[in-house]
Amino acid sequence: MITKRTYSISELSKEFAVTTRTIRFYEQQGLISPSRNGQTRIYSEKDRVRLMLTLRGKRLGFSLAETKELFDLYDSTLEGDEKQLNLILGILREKHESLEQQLNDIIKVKQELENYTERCERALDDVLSKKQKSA
Amino acid sequence: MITKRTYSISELSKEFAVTTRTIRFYEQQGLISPSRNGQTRIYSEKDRVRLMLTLRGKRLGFSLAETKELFDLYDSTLEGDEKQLNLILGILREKHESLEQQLNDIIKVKQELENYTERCERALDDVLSKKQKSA
DNA sequence: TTTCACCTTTACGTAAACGTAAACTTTGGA
DNA sequence: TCCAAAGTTTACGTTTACGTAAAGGTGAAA
Repeated sequence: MITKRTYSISELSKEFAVTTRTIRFYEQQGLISPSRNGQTRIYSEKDRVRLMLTLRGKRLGFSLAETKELFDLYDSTLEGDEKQLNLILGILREKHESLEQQLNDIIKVKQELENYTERCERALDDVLSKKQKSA
Repeated sequence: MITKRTYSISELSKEFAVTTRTIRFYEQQGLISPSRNGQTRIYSEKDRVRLMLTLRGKRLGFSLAETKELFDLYDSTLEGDEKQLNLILGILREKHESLEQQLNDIIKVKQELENYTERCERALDDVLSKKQKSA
């Protein structure tokens, strides 16, 4: 039998550059469920992936509750009846739409930042050419 | 002389689907600076745009302080000296990079949602075919 | 054996972004 | 003239996502 790789809390905290407090907090909120060796938490690869997904979600503005909902729904998929599955599909559609919205937002903000960058560069050129003259 | 279009607080709150409390809060945080008619706030087109940008920033996870920093920097661009301008350009590069990161995150999460959606659809097919049999 | 480094729980503190309520003015209609 | 709608200020309350002690257990190295 293959013994699967596990992780300590400090390993994960280093890998993802978060505090151990954060990781324990995510557990408390039901996002991760490490097993134990005595008191000490042992993180599986699944735990690690969930931590990664949680952090990725955070970067996109997902609340922890939102991410947890997705995890819970995912886990319940195979047991769900028709009604439940359609409900999940609806939620997934909503998330997908809001991601599209975000994509559009990003494109617009990138454009604005680029305009702004050009404006700065022009202003900088101005300053530099004046400096040149006064030399 | 052309009299420019102005807006009341309730007009803006309806247009962007936020409460008046939110708009006043943004003013308190220095993001918007409406003029006044007596006590009453009068919003210009510039105020309206800033509100829009603030909300767009929010959807991307920008904090109000972050957005305000960008506004302030933008306003100071034309007065800035070489050092200041290079500093601004640095900040803009950082924002740009984090937007790239977000773009990658969105692509990955979209992919995951799509996988998940397929999983749900397969589960739903299963349920429906069983239902068919039992009929 | 004691000193680390690393782990634990419990619990109060905090910043951000508003919500909500109270108490008051102003203004256009019925 | 009086009410309702929309505006205002002040201020305490709330949620989220952790930070930050405090106080203690555990195992390996010096």
